Amino acid sequence: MMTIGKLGRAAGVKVPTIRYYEDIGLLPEAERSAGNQRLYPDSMLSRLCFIRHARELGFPLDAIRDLLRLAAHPDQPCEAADQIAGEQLAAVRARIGQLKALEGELARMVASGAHGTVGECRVIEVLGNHALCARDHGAGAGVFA
Amino acid sequence: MMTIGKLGRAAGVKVPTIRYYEDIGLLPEAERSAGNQRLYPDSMLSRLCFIRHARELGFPLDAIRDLLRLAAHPDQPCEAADQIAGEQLAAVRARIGQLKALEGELARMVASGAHGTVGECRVIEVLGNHALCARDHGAGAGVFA
DNA sequence: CCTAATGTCTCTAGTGACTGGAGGTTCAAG
DNA sequence: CTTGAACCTCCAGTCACTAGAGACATTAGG
Repeated sequence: MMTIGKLGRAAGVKVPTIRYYEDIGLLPEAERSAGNQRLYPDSMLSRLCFIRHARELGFPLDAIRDLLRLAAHPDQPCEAADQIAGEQLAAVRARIGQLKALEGELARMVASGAHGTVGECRVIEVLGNHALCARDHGAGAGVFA
Repeated sequence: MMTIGKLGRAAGVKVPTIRYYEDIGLLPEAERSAGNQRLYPDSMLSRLCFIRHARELGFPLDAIRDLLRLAAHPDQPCEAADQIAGEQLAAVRARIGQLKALEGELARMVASGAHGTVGECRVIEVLGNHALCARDHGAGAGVFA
């Protein structure tokens, strides 16, 4: 049996975060010592590590909740786990795509190098450029020729 | 002068978001009609578009606040704007790097394909793998050989 | 056995950037 | 004049924590 601090250090998770996980039901309510301090069995370390890894991979807590439920039933088919991971992979790939587009735009902004004044500043200019304000007010607003 | 709904549609920003921007001081307090409804001059559209573009590029609102202040003084040197954009670019690149690592790990998890049961499921297995729980409890916990 | 330092407890509130709803008022069209 | 959309304020919720206040518990050293 270990205290919350030891558990946190072992798993690489901060103490308030563990209490938060208990609050939201991701970890079961811990046993308590005579002095009302939480005490965890070693098995909690695995569970918490599982959660940490999943968080590092960007899984939202709701998905982790599902994964934990699945992990508790090793005899059942694992399609659901595959699906969750697949969705996460798709989300990550989509985000990478978006960020690469942004990177390109930012790089162009910055690349123009040192200009004198804000008036000539490409950063400000690009951000203020109405032509980029594309999506919806091209139709009637008269901004587009 | 336009109402908040028109402004929102023109800029591609939802109405409550505009009110939120006013709350936090990113937009000035709007004039009001006789019936207490917000009225905006056309210049507000540029400002809001500026904000939207910057948000799409991932700038945090605080950075946008700074950029707006800068944009208001076209005669001053624009080093500050360049620096903000440079920081944002660095942040985006760092995030892309992280996400690519995650993508690799997720892809490997998912790639193993259809297994029968959760017991053999690579997704669950990888997440529960103590060896990945590397950072801090390799020292004394005995998990590492 | 006492003390000091550290660890833990609960509770509340804050973060960022919105989003949504309730319950009420105002406006424009027919 | 009535209907329905758009607007108003205020409050609460989202996600995943993080920080702080003020009090109790535990542990190591003297």
